[in-house]
Amino acid sequence: MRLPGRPPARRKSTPPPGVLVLCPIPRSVMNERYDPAAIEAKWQERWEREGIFRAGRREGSPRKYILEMFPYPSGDMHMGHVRNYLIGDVLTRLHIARGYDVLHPMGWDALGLPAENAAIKDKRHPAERTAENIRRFKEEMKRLGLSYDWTREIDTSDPQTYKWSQWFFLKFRERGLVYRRKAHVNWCPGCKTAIANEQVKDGLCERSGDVVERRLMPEWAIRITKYSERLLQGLDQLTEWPEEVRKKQRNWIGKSEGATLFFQVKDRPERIEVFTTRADTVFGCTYVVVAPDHPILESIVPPERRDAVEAFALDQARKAARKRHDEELPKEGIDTGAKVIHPFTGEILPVWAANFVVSDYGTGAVMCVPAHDERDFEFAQVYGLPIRVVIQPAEGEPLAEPLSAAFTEDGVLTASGPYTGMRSAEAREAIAGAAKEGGFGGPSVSYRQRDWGISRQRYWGTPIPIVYCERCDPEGEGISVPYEDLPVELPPIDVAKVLTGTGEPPLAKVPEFVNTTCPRCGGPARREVETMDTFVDSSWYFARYLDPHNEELPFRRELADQWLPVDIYIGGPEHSTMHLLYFRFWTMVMQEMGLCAEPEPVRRLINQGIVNGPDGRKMSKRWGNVAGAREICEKYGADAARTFVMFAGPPEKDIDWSNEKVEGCVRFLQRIWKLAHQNHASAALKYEGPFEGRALEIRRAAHRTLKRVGDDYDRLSMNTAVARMMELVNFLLPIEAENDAERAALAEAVRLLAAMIAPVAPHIAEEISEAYGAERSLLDQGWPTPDPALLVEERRRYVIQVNGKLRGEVEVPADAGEAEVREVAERDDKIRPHLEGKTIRKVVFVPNRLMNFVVS
RNA sequence: GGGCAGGUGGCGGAACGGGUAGACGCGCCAGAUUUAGGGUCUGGUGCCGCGAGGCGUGAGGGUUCGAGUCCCUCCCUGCCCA
Repeated sequence: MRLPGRPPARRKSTPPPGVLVLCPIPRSVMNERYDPAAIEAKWQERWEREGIFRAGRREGSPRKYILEMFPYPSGDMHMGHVRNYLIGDVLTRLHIARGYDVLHPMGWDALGLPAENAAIKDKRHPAERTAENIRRFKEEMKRLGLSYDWTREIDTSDPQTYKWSQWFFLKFRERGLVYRRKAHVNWCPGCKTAIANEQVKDGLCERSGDVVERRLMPEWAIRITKYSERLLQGLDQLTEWPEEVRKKQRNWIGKSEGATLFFQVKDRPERIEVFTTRADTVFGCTYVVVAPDHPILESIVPPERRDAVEAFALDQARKAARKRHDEELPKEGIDTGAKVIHPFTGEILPVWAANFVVSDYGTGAVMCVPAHDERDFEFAQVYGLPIRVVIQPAEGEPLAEPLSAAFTEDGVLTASGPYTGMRSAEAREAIAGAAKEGGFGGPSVSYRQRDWGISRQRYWGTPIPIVYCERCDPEGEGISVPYEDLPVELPPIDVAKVLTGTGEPPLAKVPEFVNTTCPRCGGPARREVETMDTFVDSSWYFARYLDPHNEELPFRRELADQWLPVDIYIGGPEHSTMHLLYFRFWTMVMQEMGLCAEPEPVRRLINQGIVNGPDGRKMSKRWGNVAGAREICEKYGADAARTFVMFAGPPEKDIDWSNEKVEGCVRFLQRIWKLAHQNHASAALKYEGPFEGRALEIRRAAHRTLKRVGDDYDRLSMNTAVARMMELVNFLLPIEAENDAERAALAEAVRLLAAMIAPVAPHIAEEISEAYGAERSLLDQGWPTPDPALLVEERRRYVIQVNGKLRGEVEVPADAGEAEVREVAERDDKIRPHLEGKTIRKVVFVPNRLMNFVVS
């Protein structure tokens, strides 16, 4: 197809320099040709000049805060990135047109691993590349006509921004929410560093090829689990979040109610704490299993078993590190030689260490009831441990022994001492209660969610504001940097020397950074060399947009009261758990700190689907199927690209990019343009009515479309909204006006169409609106209201069925009742033959829709 | 293995409270435009059938005057978690 872009030769040439041109083109002339490149540049420039997207521009109007998850600015933006921003943009423009004062900001999640890895590769400082990428991203966003208030742009790699991540770190530490712990990491002995899961391939370090181990390393962690219950409870109030996301968060938090029981270690002071949801099966417990790296093993394993158990633990650590994410390890264990006393029966039970128990979930130890738990059963079979039935089905046959599989359902207790005969649910309470009374346990709740480890052994992140002083802090707990010394800035570095990708944390290699003075005693001290997880920055950035230049506080309370919570937040479903949980958690703490009133950050959440390449695979450089935003805008225009993305499917569904279909959208826009052009002479017409016949039909069609498009936008159905506008254009385009009524009706229809399409294709909409005499942007004209009188139909089509099969349709006056419809239907030539000679047993009448004759 | 989402023409998708299945677009076919191609315009386009008509929303069953939509059984695909 021939694409718009280059203006035809007949266009006016630029006047030679020095010649004064007075109003070369009268305003009322409308170019016959749709020229997206020219009008898009024109309107983007004008919106920017008028500051039309500034928040606070409409003092006194109701406010909306619309936000898209901010991006990591990678090299060039492709259409896969763009969908997220377009959904936000359409909603922003819609809300501005409807009279709201809208806050719609954008910023950069600029720190993090990808930038640092790129730096390691090409020896360029990450700050350089980041600045360049931001510039490109921003340019491309502007080229798409995105409606951001750029005066509020934030960049997490700017010390004035990450200063506030440090500020929060210290505030959280004061509240007891930040602590030092030991956690498992993937350790590469060759690189002498901890590496991320993605860098482990088949158990080997991606870089050095060494066998990766699991190691306990100290790190900074945030006590998010203190908020697990609130995060869970809060979900019930988030009624405008997708149910899918709420379910994922519930699973992630993983609350389970049960009991804690203590098993006294024989001949030792220690006891093993286990958590179980099946306290009713406790009499069937025949052994106890702890995680291979459970710290208690150090003291309770008898000396003669120590070497074997240690070897097993080391072996398991290797295997756990090697394990691919999706695979289940065969169950392996070892008898540690230690014994515990069953708290209810006094029996002596063996303690095993096994790989199906992990140390960072629950208490790192379980009581094993092979008769009633699948994993325990499997393990007992492999190692020949006894299996004891203590639950029988409540109805039907008792279990046949020996069991061929575990019976895991609830039932009635047997062989359970005083609890025999109780039902499972009842027994769980009784047994947990007895444990509490006896001082060896009690009812308890466990969460799957773990605390949040925020330490990264990386350069390109927010430095953790902590100093170590051997004199003041011999335990090495870390001394907080005083607030007035923030930000702790990343030092300039020699990239080639510091960012090697191997060895200790990069910052440890920068003596000017490490060596400092202790804020308490003034003596020599060392700085923390770890940096923060970037999820810290993205947990509070949304509030920084309110007050991005504030140097005293992250943001002012009065602004939070005005704008929070975010009304609409748009992003990919991949952030359902991590980011959105951290984000909610952070907001809860901010509320407790008095920074804001609301404990939840976001009222309505929208998940957008991904944009695949034309081949149906996720758009990515790796597949060579990317459609670059810049190229697409140049080739087809931003409005066509935007229209395609909106038209291709509902926001939450994945879509496939297709240049052919973008061309379809170009054609649609050209047809709108043609419609506007061919009726342009009517734009200045003054005609008040009456409207009859075809003129009335035109008005009806336009207003009906307006109504439906508005409704479609409201339910985020941009794809059908576009379809309705296409229908309207298809209807209007062939009409040649024959009188003033028709001319006026068509001019009105064009104006309404421009208003309707504006959120999706804003540039062409503004251009047409201006050509039709508007002196202000469509965004300031207000959203048009359909005339209710024009929505009422005079005649109504009824579908006529006989025995449920479609046999014809009839048209009757809109106020016709059942009798009238029946009379017309029975007389109808197509329907009569199906009724002749039959007995009508029943007539089903659905007002405004159909009539069904049931005949025999 | 568990959880979630989903299976509708050649394709993307419509059908909002059970009521004309396939809106709109892409593609394809035919015709027009003083006859290359492209563009544009007109018409057609679920399947079978010359036709009247019949059959059609992953498969099978059910409820109903009427089921893409509700219920049961099963199959398949995608995503997340283990």
